[in-house]
Amino acid sequence: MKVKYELVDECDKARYGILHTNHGDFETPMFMPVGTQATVKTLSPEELKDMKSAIILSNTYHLWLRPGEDIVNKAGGLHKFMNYDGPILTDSGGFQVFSLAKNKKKDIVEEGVLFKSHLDGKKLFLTPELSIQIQNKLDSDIAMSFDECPPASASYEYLKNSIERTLRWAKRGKDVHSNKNQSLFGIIQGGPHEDLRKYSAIETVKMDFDGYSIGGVANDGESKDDMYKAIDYSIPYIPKDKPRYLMGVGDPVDIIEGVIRGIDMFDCVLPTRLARHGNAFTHNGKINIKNAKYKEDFTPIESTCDCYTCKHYTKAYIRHLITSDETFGARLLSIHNIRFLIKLTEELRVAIKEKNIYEYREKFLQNYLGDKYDKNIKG
RNA sequence: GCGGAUAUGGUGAAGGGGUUAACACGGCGGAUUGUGGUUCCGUUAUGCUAGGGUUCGAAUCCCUAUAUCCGCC
Repeated sequence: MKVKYELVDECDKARYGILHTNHGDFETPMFMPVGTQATVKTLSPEELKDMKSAIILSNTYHLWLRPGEDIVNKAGGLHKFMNYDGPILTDSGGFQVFSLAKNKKKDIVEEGVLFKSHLDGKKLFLTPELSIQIQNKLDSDIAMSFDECPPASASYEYLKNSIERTLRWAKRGKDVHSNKNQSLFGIIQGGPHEDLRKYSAIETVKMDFDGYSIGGVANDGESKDDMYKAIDYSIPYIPKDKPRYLMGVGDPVDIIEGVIRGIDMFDCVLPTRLARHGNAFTHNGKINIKNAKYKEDFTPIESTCDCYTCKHYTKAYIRHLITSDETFGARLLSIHNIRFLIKLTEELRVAIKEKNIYEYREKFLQNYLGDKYDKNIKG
């Protein structure tokens, strides 16, 4: 069965809906924690469930190299392999071509991309067909098209050629996609340019994917303004009965801005990466638990938070774990940070249903940004 | 008691007369958006045990004191 999006309620452009999948239904907007190597770093599937995480993202490129898609397939697919029975989305590897080969030699040609393995330097050639075939074998619920993810610095001319190629790649991938239980999402590119996003969106939608994502907004150095433009210029051309996924976004402010603009799904490494580096989201902004001021702070990160970490542990203790390089510290912060974003989407859903999303945003941003809050931010 | 060695930041230390005292760890702060991340970036000794001297110039040379260490009575 392919995923099916059910639109339940709207508040201006923001949508509240349900996505039906083979591994359960979940409400949108939703945040997807990232489990690149078939694990959300430091967390067990049970813990993810406890924090109401409904769908996770894993990665084609990494699983292709290790352990290999055939091993995962023999294990009975990704769900069985990693003991996770909720929905899983796999990224196509398109982003890795960009991020792993950043500043390194890579050849993007019509056929695919030639680049080097981050494990042993071996030459690799990834094509749209191969990406889809790997994802078919991984047996994720949602596969992503293999796209080119150009850097923020890409010129208009470059982007124009790039989105044409990405469209051809999308078609090639779709043509070989054979897993009937797996959905396939198309990816809209085009940088911050209205005409390119419009063109990319219209042409991608023509191919009739099961869902659509907006890519190229969280690579390196894109401004928030460009991100919001990319969304605004793409959304009008995506059919309302299909899920919309903003790739790579997980800053709380961006999630709110994305939801207000009509996004249903987000994924980001931020909550887990920040955790490993000692940072925690709070309603008053991001904090660095390593700061000396928390040395004797025997209160939870947020007393109002319902996560396992905040119910049982103090900032002083977590600070001790992080400064001592104990992985339990990264675990506790990962639990809190992911729960923070999941809860944020829960609250956004309520705000959509209660038709007060703009009030919610204003209140959230005032607390979160504090002095930096700009009353001129517009939706 | 005699002889010798060594004294540089929170720590380990480089520098053996010439502009703002290397580097590492630690400390303090920051970054992080489809995870090559126990990562990356800033900052951290107005001073080289103390006092005196030589010199245009001393952490660097000389003297004295003090401390520590190693030998020998």
